[in-house]
Amino acid sequence: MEQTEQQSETSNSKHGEQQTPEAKAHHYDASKYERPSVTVDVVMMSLRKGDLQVLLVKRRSWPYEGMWAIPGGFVQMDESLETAAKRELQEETSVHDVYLEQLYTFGDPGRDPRTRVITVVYFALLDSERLQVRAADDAADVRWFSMYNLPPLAFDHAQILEYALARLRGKLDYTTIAFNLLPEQFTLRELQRVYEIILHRKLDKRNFRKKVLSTGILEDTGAKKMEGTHRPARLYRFNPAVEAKL
Amino acid sequence: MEQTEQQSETSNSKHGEQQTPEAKAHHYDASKYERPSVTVDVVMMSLRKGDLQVLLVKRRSWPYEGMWAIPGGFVQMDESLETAAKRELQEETSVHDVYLEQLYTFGDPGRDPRTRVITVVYFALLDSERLQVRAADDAADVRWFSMYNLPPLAFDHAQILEYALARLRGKLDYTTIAFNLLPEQFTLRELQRVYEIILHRKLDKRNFRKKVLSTGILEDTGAKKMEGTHRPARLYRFNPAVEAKL
DNA sequence: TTATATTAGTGTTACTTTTACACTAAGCGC
DNA sequence: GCGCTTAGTGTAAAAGTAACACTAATATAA
Repeated sequence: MEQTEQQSETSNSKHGEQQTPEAKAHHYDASKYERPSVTVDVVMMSLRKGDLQVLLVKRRSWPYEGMWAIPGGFVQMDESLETAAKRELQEETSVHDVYLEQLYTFGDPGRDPRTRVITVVYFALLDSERLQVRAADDAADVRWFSMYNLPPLAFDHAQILEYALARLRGKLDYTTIAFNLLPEQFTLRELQRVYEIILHRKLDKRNFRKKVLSTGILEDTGAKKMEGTHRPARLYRFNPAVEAKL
Repeated sequence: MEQTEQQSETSNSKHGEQQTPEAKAHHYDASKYERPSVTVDVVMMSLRKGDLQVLLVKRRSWPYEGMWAIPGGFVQMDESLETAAKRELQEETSVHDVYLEQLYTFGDPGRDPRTRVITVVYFALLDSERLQVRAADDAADVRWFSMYNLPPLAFDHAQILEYALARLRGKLDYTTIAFNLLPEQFTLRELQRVYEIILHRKLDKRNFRKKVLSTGILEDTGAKKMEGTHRPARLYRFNPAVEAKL
């Protein structure tokens, strides 16, 4: 693959030079190689109704017509991958300033029967409170699904969601990623529920509180949350200054 | 960005349909959007001379002429990203069956002044013993460098290597990734050195041995390694069947 | 106003894991 | 057989994790 090698940004150009973008582009087009399409998909996850849910869109055309898929779109020439992901996010949910992380890049030939598509997948965590704004929740073609009860998915999207969940779980206990699923103020019980829902198992209340509080990452707001007919709970807020620890 | 959205493999196609690859391709070409170039770069790391080193190639043309860069090349239309990475690997080192993992995808516009390039970066770990075959070690345009003493690097490659090292370190203690840097048989001291070199700090000999052996992941070969004028060391081999633990 | 229902909030003990630390064993060369 | 060098081993203190049950504060209904 001499041709491709010399064109590489990282090539040591043993066999030729392209001194300008034009020269490069020309050489490239003259070769037999087409360029793959590059898309960015965004796995948007949120906690809704005590469940970890993901936003999916329904496909209306071939291939996989009628099946559900992770929302995404082409990367434009002048935007970064992350910017493209944010754009997708806004198109679907009209939120901004959310947690966004690059997950993985999927690019097997044949994963899309139409053409070669390389998809850079991001995942976003949305706090359920701010999310309420968006009305499209129950639209026929955009819906939230439980990560634990997914419909049949288009392309390799089942694999992608599986991977997203694994990444989220893996990061739970050595990062502060979980806070992104909660509103600014929350009770310890609510935080514990986030962990329980994502890890899919019960945690010990006392041990959980002890551990979280010992990191110093939570700040008591002084306020209390009163709901239902029982003792009110302290409201805490995440203290980013202490991020380093947990 | 309605156009891109409907073209997306994941689109819900609110505003139009493309029923075939051809229709899609046509629509796409008719749009104002070009496709970015997609390359795969491979960070090849190995332990050489008691140091963690990386293979770099010297650029002979604009941009970054004369600077060192991570080897890479274009992805071909019919090969997977991983296949492209393996191809790069073989071109530079003529080894195969090495540890290879996708690291991250870099795609900021402007990272390559020639054109929009999206680079999927892999990293490979090479066992120094098998590596000796390759002669090109001291060639003027392909060389090994210490990860702790890098030359000025082209593009955003300094950032990429920093990220690769962070990933390698992060995975050291909950995976068996380190074994990929050693030959099939090795002594506990050699394994400990791998950890020390990558973590860049001394480890306690007794605690290290205790921990590694307690996982059951090592198999005593019965053989011993005799070198120098001192007691010979037991040779172990990695037992993949027990992989699950460490 | 008192009883009841419901979730918030709190400590101690056993167990496991991690850390710190120093001497004997086996080979080689002289 | 002495000296040099690296291999190989155990124990105790400390830290972290896991298991477990009762009192506190509110709302509602009797």
